[in-house]
Formats: sequence, C-alpha cells, structure tokens
Amino acid sequence: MDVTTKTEKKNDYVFKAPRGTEDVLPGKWELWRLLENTGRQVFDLCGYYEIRTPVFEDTRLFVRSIGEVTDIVEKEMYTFADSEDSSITLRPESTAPVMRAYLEYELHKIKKFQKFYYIGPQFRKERPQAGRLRQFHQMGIEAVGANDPLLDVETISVATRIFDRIGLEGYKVKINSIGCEKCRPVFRNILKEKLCEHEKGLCELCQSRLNRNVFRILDCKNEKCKAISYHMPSINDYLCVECQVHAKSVREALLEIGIPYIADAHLVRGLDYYTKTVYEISHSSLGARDAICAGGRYDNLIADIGGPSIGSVGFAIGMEATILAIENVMAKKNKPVAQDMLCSSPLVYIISMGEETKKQSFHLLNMIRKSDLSADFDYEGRSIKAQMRTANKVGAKYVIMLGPDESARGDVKIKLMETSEEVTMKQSDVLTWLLGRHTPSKC
RNA sequence: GUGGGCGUAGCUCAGCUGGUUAGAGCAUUAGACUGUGGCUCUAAGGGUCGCGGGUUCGAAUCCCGUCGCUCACCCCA
Repeated sequence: MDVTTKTEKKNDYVFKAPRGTEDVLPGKWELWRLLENTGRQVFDLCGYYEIRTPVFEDTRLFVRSIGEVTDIVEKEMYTFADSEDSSITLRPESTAPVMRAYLEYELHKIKKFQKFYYIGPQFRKERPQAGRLRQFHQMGIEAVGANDPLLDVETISVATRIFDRIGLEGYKVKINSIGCEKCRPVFRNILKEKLCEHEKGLCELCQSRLNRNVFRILDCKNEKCKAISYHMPSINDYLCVECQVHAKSVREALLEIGIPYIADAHLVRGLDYYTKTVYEISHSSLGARDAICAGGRYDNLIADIGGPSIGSVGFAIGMEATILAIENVMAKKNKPVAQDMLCSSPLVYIISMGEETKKQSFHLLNMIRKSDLSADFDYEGRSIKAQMRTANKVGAKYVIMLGPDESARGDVKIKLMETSEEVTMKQSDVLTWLLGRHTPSKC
C-alpha cells in the first residue's frame, strides 16, 4: 500500500502525532496526575467504584444510545469494519459502554443501585480546537438505578468537590431541566410553532435548526436570535408535575448543601438520552468552549439499550479543558505547578568517578533503591562537575560520591545539596543514615 | 465540513517597503589554576527560513499551490 504523499521526501519523513492527538511529555504530567489522583480520591470518598471498559464497542451501541440524528453519530465517530458483518467504533463517550457492561453482567440483578467511575480516552473525529481534541480524555461517574433528585445533587457535588480540592477557583454550575419523554415533546412543539412565526428573523443556521434541533436555537449567540428567544416560553413552564417536583428538589438540595448554581433555562444537551436534570460546569478562563464538566440524568437510556427501566445520573469531566483551566488559574496567581505532587526528583544522586569505583557505586545505587528510596546515577561518563550540575537540576537532596579515595577507606562522601555541607561515613552506614532521615516511598 | 491567523535553530521569537557568510534570549555541551552544583563570565554545537513552483540580476522577505499548526463556527467534554 503506497501511502506516501507528494510532499514527502524519500527517507526524510518525520512522523508526527496524528492530528487532534497530543503527547503528554515529561513536565506536563504533574497536572494530569493531580487531576486524576484527586478524582480518584473523591470518587472513593463518595462510594464510586472504578470500571474499565474497552475503547471500542459495537457501533450500534452508540447509534442507539446517543441518537441517530446527532452530529456525533452522523459524522464524528471513528468507525471501522471489524469483519464482514460487524462494525466497531472507538468510543465517543463512556456512559453507554458503562451501561452496556452493567447490563451485560446483569449487575442490576446483584444490586440495582450501583455507582461507577471511569477515567480514559474518548474519540471524536472533529476539527481540533482549543481544549478539544480527537483523542480526548474524560473522567466521569454514573450513578445507576435510582431516581432520587438528591442523587442528581450528589453527582454535582462530586464534581465540585474535585474542583475545590484542586483549588480551581472560578467555576460556575449551570443547571436546567429539559423534562422527560412526556413533557419535552409538548414543549418542543410549542417552541417550534412560536419560533416559526419569527423564522425570517433567525440566523440562517437557526432556520435549519428549526427542523433539526429546536432547543439549540435558545443557545444561539447571534444577537437577533438571542432577542427572539428571550421572548420564547421557558421549558420550566411546561414541565409535567413529576419533572417540576424533581427540579425543585434538586435546586433546594443544592442550596441546602451550599453549592451555588445558576438556573439557565437555555441550557440544552447534544445527546438524546438526557431527561430532567441537565447541568454544566464552566470556567470563565476558557473562552469559547468553556465547559469543563457536563452531565445530567438519563432515565431512559438503559431501557433504550435493552435493559430494565431504571433511571441514572452522571457526568463527564473534560480533562484537557480542566487542565487548561487549572493552568490559567495558576498563571494568574503565579503559583508553581503543583510541586508537591511531583515525585520525579530523586532523593539521592550518585556520582560515579572512573571505572574502578563505578561498580561499587552502582551496587550502592541498587541497595538504596531496594530500600524504596529514590536514587539515580550517571551513565554518560561525564565530568564530576557535569554530574553535579545534573544532580542539582533534577533536584536531588543528596549527592553521594564514591571515588578512589573513599573506596580505599571503605567510605562514601555525602553532600547535602541544600546546605552544601558534606559528611563522610562508612559505606555500610549509608542506608541507615538515609533511612533515619527519610521514610521510604513508593513513588 | 466552513472561515480567519500563522509556519525562521530543541523552545519563544527578531529579521523594516526583496540585496553580501540568517540573528537574539532560553535550553544544550564544554571551559573559568584540573574530585563538586545552584550565581556570573567565555566559547561551541545546532537552521535545506514547512514543502513545491513562479516573479526577479537577486527572496526568509512578493505571487500561486500544497502540507501542517492554530483559533473560531457547526457540534460538543
């Protein structure tokens, strides 16, 4: 197969990460770890259990759950023929896969109500943009099998707890109810009728939305459309009694536990499966695409993919966007990048001096590591000065020197980098000395 | 899929209306009386100016194409 393009020169092609993907290089990992670790802590704290599902699934799972006429399904999925008659798709989101697993293993029969969390890559074939990639990462939860409005609130509190723990200031919680399968169609028709009266005043895009996705018109940024939708009825006036009661309980509980929110009647969702509560957490530092978390209740999804009729609620945090927001906040406060999360500085750097003593040093290195103290070593045969520079740069606390002089006496010299103080001791005492000052760590 | 911006050393960029061997800062490496870091100083390495074509005596600089990146739109995390 010849895949060489015209511009490529023979033997001269530099491979690049595919469009819309990102390499996380050393130095950028700290924030990913911070976010991931904090997420795991909070999920544990709140009784969510990790679930890992494959990165690809039967294509039909997504078509049925997300909705056939959504952009995701129509043009954004990475779909492949797996064999003659099966088609697989790289997951564009994880709610459906989690539900699939829940049903496949009949977890609802063991215990109807269960709480899951997942962290992992998702795939959507879109034009890349700030904070939006083709392979992106989400961290999310699904609380499956209960209709209690307090559960909706719990999920919101899980998200805000994560952001609070990280110290991400400046996020906003927006919530809305989009009704259920009973009241939403009623509102949709009324809205459509009313908007049709103003059809000519709407922007071109919104005119096409009239048939495609009426609710999105409420969310349009065009000034004329905004003006028109300002006078449109609100979904809140058309909610059925059940949905009204649910929405009211959610808002009351949010107040009760002290989570400030903005009730936004124009908040809509792109995925078909949402019912009742929808919410979004956004961060003002982000610009055009400012959502860092989105979620809501989906009472019909499980039944839609062949399971019992039970309600669930969940969210997904967009990790790229969240990390951007954290960086923005840190830049503003001039705070260093989560230094204490960093495990990459070795405690000890061992300087090797010449071939004769190198083996001894290497042996010492492995003794130290065996005690779970982090240590590193020079393999480049560089000058002592150069090795010292490296030790300093990587942030080692101690530099151990074992040269011919020390070796002859069975000693080592340890330099304490912070104070420049040097101590000499027997080689056999090094471990005890280090362990007396530092507790072993696994990181 | 649509529209805007950009593409010069590893990174961030300078290079005016086209003119001799393309620059800086950071980073890297090496040295500053030779077994020692962080500061300072010195020096070195590193660029087919994304790629292809055109205009011109001459182009990183102008034109066209192409690829890539980026931002925004649709949509969405």
